[in-house]
Amino acid sequence: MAKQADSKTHSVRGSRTGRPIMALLDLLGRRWSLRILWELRGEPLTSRALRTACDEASPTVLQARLTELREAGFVELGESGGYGLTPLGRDLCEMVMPLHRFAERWKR
Amino acid sequence: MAKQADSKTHSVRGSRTGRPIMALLDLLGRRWSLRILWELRGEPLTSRALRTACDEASPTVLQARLTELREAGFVELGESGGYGLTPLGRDLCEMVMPLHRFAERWKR
DNA sequence: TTCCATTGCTACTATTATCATAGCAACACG
DNA sequence: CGTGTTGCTATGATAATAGTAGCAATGGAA
Repeated sequence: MAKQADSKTHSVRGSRTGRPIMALLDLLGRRWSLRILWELRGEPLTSRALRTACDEASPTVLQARLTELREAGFVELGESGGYGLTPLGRDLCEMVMPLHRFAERWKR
Repeated sequence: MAKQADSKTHSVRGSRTGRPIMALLDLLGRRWSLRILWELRGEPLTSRALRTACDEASPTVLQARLTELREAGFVELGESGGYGLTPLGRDLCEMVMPLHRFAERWKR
């Protein structure tokens, strides 16, 4: 019953269950992941512009998230510089967008 | 580091920007938040059943997330025991569900 | 060429969040 | 009574993130 000690390289929690949704929920559940997708919804941003957009978040985490999101195929780095969404990432972003209207209704 | 049920102490990053989407993205970007919503998509679960569903995640974090999600109005604790989604939480869950199909297509 | 600004990215330590385990009090059933 | 649930907490260890500084590479001007 013990969770096996992870054989990890870049392991995404839940990925060993064979259920992609778990891997996705884990990836998106990491800090700044959703925010990055949100901030890239429009035009591509340079790493520093993205950092500014993300409330000056630590470049350590941002780079880590960007690498993960790139490996996942959601984000790409244009040859002219600047991070942007891939077509796949844009599809994913389409599912994050409705959260905007929901959040407005939610207000808290 | 005492954690209290105080909603001030549990400040949600981005909430001070006045943009609800930021507060929501931050809340959902915490570990196990999305997973909890996902696991509660069906019938209500007891705290232990939820823990089992979440790969035996630490009860410390689960309780913290459940408290936050309850304060946010997404999750409630039925008087007969067991955690379930509120109507608002069910609306939010509706936006998480499409990720399932997306994840299947994504595969990685 | 040199100077300077910007790019993506990394090193480093301090702080925070999360893990993992054990256990509590309250309640229900027999 | 004992036994099994429930929701929930204490604790020390570990991993993730914050915060600051800085690097090499590139591309203009001057």
